Amino acid sequence: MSESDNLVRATDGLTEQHLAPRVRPTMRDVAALANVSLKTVSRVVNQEPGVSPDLVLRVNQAAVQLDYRPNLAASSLRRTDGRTATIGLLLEDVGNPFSSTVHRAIEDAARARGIAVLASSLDEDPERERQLIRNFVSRRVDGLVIAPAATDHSYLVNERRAGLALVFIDRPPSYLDADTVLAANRDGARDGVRHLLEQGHRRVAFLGDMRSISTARERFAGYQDALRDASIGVDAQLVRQDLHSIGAAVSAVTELLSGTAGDAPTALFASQNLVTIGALRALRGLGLQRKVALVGFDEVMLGDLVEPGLSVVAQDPTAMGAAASELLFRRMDGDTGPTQVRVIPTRLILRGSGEIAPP
Amino acid sequence: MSESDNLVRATDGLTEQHLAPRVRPTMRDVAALANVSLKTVSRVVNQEPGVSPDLVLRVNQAAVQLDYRPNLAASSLRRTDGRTATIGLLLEDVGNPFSSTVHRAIEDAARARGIAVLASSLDEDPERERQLIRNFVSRRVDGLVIAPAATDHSYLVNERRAGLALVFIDRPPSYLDADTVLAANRDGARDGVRHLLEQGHRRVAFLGDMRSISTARERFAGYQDALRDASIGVDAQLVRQDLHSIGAAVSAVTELLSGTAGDAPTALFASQNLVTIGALRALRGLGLQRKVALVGFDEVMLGDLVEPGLSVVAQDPTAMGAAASELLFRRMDGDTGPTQVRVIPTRLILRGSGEIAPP
DNA sequence: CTGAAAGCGCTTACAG
DNA sequence: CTGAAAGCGCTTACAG
Repeated sequence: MSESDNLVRATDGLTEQHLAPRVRPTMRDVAALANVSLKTVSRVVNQEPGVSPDLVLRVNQAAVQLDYRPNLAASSLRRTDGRTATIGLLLEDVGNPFSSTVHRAIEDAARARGIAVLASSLDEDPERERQLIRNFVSRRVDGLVIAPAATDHSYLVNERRAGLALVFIDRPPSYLDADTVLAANRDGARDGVRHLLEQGHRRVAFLGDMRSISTARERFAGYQDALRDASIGVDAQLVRQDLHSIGAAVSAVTELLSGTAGDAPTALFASQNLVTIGALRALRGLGLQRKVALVGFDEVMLGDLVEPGLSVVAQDPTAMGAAASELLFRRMDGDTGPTQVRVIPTRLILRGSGEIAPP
Repeated sequence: MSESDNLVRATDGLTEQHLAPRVRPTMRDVAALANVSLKTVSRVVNQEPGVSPDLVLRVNQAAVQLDYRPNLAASSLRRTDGRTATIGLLLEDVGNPFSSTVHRAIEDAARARGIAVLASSLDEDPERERQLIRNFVSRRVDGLVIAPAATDHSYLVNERRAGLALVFIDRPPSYLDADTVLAANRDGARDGVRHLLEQGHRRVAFLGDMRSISTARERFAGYQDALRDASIGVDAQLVRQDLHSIGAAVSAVTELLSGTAGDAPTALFASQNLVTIGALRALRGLGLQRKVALVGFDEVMLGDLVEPGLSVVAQDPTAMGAAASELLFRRMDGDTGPTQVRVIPTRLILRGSGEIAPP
């Protein structure tokens, strides 16, 4: 079957263009056809007990015959609890590997409960966070999982008082007490940098994301911890922050390694995915991938297949998503206990690039 | 700030635990506070023209004071068009790179129109497709973008007659005439295989996904096209299909290359992401990554950084998502013209692995 | 320019 | 076990 066959095929199946548009049948229509009251249809559709078997049968047959689809919005509007069986998910970018893995984990937990997931990307824009949450609240989602871009979440107090369940993921909330799931950013970064120091490195560069991002600050703190533990001072020349793209990382690394021999770092700690890839590219460009050590924070696909293999501090986005859903559903089930913070450990994976010794 | 600081901080902000739960204010409440009718509030909230400026002000002040959030479900229930400003997205797996890139492209187009996106993963399960669509229909989504798992979509005829906009992506619908966006699977695969043949290879293995998947069948057809164009017969020993995981691909490639010297392929065409990664791992394991040529279908992150670089037939998931949203919104805007099939070209990217000559 | 009444498709709270 | 009436939070279709 070629592409042009697809074209033919697409106009080949059942065509209903000539058929009149159909109005969706309501419970009234089903009731009329089954010759029962509206309330009886409601009972059958919601599988409430205590309807005689013959009426159940008649209603179900009528529903199938009319191809009836209950209107969830009408149902939740009238319902006392007002639940919509929908949650909202605010991620940095639904298209990036970390966010989309978190998304998938939450989806799996949600599906098990018949809950649908609205997902959106924030792109580090605090204003977008507020707008999207407003929109989700207008849709009356039962809960929200937020990887926040904003730095003040007090605007959510009223929403929670109105019954909205809230869980923060990847980054903590500010000026709001809410359940939170975090990676062990500081400890993980410290482990990664310590590992480089253990190889004998003294000049380890830190390549960081925007300092407005809490995880970037945490990871920098971990870098400082490791240096302090080894009684090494932080050399400002070796710290490059606010790198938010592959290109920015390539430039920073190229510049760092083009310095005077004695000033250049012998090892790099890349605090984020794209920065790690940029560092790899730069090392490759300079032909230094076997000379300069590199440890990255966060897993990168194919990291085991580059040469040398990429050593990383791996996060566990699946576990983070699972923990977030668990906390969220607990709140949605009515738990009013104290706020929980769950820290998901990272794992140092040694594959070669982090085990390069200093010259 | 360390993890334990986060812990402290999370219980440090405003706590509203002691405050009474709040009932959400309605338009009635806003009307009462502003001392106007319900209908006037509705006009102001929906920015209908012809309300005197002082009433607009009073209503807006009351809305802010009460922290009013319009209920979109109630609004769309009463509205004549019944629109929910929501679309549903059914992907193979929201967590995989291809799906999540498509997702992001659709989200961007949707956000520009104030439309929210419900996303779900099908995992190749036709039953899940039907259940999720039923659920989305109960939520009265305005449209659906479907990367289908099922092989019969006639069940959607009634939904479309009821006004649901439908677009298929990545794979065509069956027994249904609907707008569709596809990659140039067959042509792309033919180009990739032809490229290997041009390097002088005669024994090119095909590593395929499950034959139940239309893209896998298309890509196999492209493989056959290229061989036919070069007057080379298909050797069944070199065709390994139904590979759906990295592990399955590793096994298949290992087996293929462990055969008698004359029987083994000198080049591999991997028809899908995970299969490509499996092939890479197997070649690496056998130490053959510089001996056996490899072209993969679909882009792989870091493909430029392995050695040799990975040559691929790249799809354009962003363009596919953009095309799908365009077609979908056109239908949602009332277009009843003939069905369109858009084929998004692939691009052959040469980075080394596909340019290895036969021994 | 403003508002009172009816109704969207359901569930609730009753009554029988 | 079954059903008639009221009402969820809005917009529609009028009337003034």
